[in-house]
Amino acid sequence: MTQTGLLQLYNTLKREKQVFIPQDPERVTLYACGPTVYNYAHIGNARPAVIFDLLYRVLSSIYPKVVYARNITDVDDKINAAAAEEGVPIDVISKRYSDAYHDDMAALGVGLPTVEPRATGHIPQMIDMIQRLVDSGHAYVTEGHVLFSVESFAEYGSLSRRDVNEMIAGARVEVSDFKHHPGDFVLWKPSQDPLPGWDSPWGWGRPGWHLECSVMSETHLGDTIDIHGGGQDLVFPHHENEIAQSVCAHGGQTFARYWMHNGFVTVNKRKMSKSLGNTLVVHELLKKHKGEVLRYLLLSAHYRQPLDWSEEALTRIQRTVDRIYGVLRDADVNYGPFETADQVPAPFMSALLDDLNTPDALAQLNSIARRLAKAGNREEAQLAAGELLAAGALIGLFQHDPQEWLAGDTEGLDDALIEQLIAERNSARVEKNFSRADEIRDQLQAMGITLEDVAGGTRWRRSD
RNA sequence: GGCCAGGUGGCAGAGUGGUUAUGCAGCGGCCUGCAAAGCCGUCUACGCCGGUUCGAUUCCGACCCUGGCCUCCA
Repeated sequence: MTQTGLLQLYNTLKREKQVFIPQDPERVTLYACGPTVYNYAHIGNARPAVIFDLLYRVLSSIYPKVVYARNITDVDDKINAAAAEEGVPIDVISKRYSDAYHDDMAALGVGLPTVEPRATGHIPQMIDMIQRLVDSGHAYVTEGHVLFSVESFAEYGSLSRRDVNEMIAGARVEVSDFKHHPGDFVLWKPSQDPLPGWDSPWGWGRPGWHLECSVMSETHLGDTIDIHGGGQDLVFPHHENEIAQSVCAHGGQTFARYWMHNGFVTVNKRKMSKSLGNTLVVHELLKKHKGEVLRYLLLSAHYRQPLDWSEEALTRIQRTVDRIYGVLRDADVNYGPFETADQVPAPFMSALLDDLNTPDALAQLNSIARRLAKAGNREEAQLAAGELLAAGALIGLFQHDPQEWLAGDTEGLDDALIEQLIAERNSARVEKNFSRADEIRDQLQAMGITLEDVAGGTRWRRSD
């Protein structure tokens, strides 16, 4: 409870920013739709993970207890397909990619949620919710399927602001004969032999995707939760369906009080998609770029805006992050070491409290860095550095050792040789043999090493 | 067709009814043997047309354009 300002969030339900008031300040609940683990996470999957990780951090700095649930969908037709293709059991696929997801997210500074439920661990609860929906007339059984009846829920479509009947007129929905209404969706479907399945009152089968989130949310967070988040494309039908299931299963109670949706990551202004072949996998990006740079880039645009990904953007952010670490390093050499401040600087916090305005927050952070660079004495430096580190700790940036960060990946470099060449060059400089000195500098540059002559001597770093 | 975002300076990207966003790049200067890094200074803005207003990039209306959702999708 360190903060006085009010948190404002844009609520998709109302299409406006609202002051966030938890139903119980002693236990704030947040649910974000996690990955379906059939492949490596792409950068578009990473965005909501980073955004809601940040929201969790901000909430946790305000409220004593925040329960954050981020599920893992480990039963899904895409997983089945991947398993069939490789000829391995389903859990080999889901284990491999959920492990990879954890590694990738950790590299992006995304911590584990409070609870990370898996769909396969909640089959009895799913069956129970379906039964309740059937019993209350919101779902019906037909040909081994259990379907949710959208006509049984008057508010259906309110989140996405759609009229089911008008939508269906578009005829893009695959209409199955056994559906009472074309908009009805599957809660339970039958499984045949190679596919995963469980016993149920409706036969051997598996759950529909939308149901999982309703059930896991109910199990771990309760009937009514504070905030539910996810990507914009989940608004319809996924979240709309979640609302229908949960509200109807809970006798009309509100499901989520605030709905938050992040914009897409685009590549060359186009949405990432398999068909366009422009999917950028985090696992691959991390081979060339540091996770912190990816995180900074993901936070550099407001979460509701589209974020265009490019090599140019990556280079730009890399320089920005390097510069700030450089400021920290220089200040450290001159006035350090520094203590992290107890309080997050007010302008920075205000920016985050304003619907997670991360571009503004990062602008504040940059301003603090400039103040640090200009600090003329230890007090000023400690003040600025303390704020910078505190702000960084909250947003998940600048917690590395500056020296180590700037040294970069020293793998494959011969430190001794570099030091020897630097010594040689400095001798040449003392002798005013500048052509020889420049020759050595060029030689190092060719090795990817950039030299900086500073007061204390010559230091080096990896070239950009 | 229905619904929803958005068009800001070279680029990225916030924000605001009248006063510096911030970063990257550029330009000039300081520093340096020269660079690099850093610091100081500095040029490019608010899609188009109307309206409201003393004053609009910022509010209202029309228009043009871009992107997304409506089907698995972060």
